[in-house]
Amino acid sequence: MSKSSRKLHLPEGSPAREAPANISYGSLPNKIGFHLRMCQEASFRAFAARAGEPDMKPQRYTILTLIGENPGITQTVLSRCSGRDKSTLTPTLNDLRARGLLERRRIESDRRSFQLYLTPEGETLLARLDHHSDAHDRDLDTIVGANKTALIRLLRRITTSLAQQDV
Amino acid sequence: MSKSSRKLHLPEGSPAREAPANISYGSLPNKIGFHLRMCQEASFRAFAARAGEPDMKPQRYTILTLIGENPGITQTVLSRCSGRDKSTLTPTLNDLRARGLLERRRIESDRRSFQLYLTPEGETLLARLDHHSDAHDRDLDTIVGANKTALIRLLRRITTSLAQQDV
DNA sequence: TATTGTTATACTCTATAACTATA
DNA sequence: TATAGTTATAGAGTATAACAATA
Repeated sequence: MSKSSRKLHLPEGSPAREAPANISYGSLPNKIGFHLRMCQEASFRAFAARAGEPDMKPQRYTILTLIGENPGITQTVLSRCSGRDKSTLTPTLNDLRARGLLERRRIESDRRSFQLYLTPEGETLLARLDHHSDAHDRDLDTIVGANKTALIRLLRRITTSLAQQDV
Repeated sequence: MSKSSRKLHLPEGSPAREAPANISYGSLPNKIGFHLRMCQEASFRAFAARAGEPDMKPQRYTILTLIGENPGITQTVLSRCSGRDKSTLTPTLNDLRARGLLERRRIESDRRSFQLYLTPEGETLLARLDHHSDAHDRDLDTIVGANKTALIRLLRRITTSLAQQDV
C-alpha cells in the first residue's frame, strides 16, 4: 500500500488521492460549483492533516474563533454567525465545554441566555489552530500567488450574491 | 418569521442567511480556506434550492454524472474518481438502485466486479439535474463574469497542489 | 406571545476493519 | 495473497419539532 506515507493525520476522507483513469467527468470540469467542492475538500484535508487535531474541524475552529474574538457572544448569535441552527450547536458546545475549552455564564439581565468565553486552555488551543491555519493559508498563498486578493474577492462575491438570492 | 419566503427547497442548512451583528471574524476573512468553505456552502444551498431534489446532493449528482459519462464503470473505480471509500459508496448505490436510477451487471470475466449503468429513469433525472446545474452555473458565471476561466484555473491549481502534498 | 437554549428524533455522509467471493 | 464489494460499527454534522424557562 502506498497509502498514507507522508500524511500526518487524515481523520476523514483519506482516500480521493489516487489518480483516476481514462474517466470522463462530463460537464463537471466546466462547473464552478464542482471545483469549489473539490477545492474545499482538498483544503479541508490539508488543514486537518497539518493541524493533527482530528476533532477540530473547520466548523469548530470557526466557533472557537468567533468566541475568542467576541467574548460573551450568546449561543443564538453564534449560531447565526456560524450559519447553523442553534440546536445544532448545543452538542458541539457541550463537547467543547467538557473538554474544558470554553465556559458559559448566565446573563442575569436575561436569564434565558448564556455568554460564551474561552478558557485559558481554549485560548491555547485556538492559538495552536491559528498557527496551523496560518501555515496552511501560507501554502494557499504560495499556490495562488498574487491572485489572492482577487480570489477572495470573487469568492466573497459569489457567497453574498448567492445568499441574497433567497432572502 | 422571515424565514423561507422565496426559497424553494432547502433540505439542509437552511439558516445561515440572517445577517450577524457587530461580530468580529478575526483572521477568518483573510483566509482563503474560510472563504472556500463559505462559498461552497452557499453554492450547495443555491443548487439544492434550485434543483428541488432534496435527495440529490452534489456528491450524488457527481456519481450519476460519472456513471452516465462512463457506462460500465465499476464501483471501485467510481469510488476513486469520486474521492470516497468504496464502502461509503455501497449504501448510496443501493439507494440509487432502489430508486430505479441505475443498474449493475456482473462482469463475467471477473465475477468480483460489477459494471454500473444508468437506467432510462436515471438518464432522465441526470438530464434534469444537468439542467439545474447549468442554470446554477450560469448564475455563477454572471456573478464571476470574465473571471470564470481564471477562477477555475486557480481552484484547480489549489486542489491539485494540495492533493500532491501528501502523496 | 416570543425568545433562548435543550431534548428528541432522524437522516446523511464518512471512515475503518473485518468479512465473502472471487481471482 | 490480492482485489471487489459488503457488512458492521462508529462518529460527526445537520435538520425540524416540541419543550421548559424566561421575557
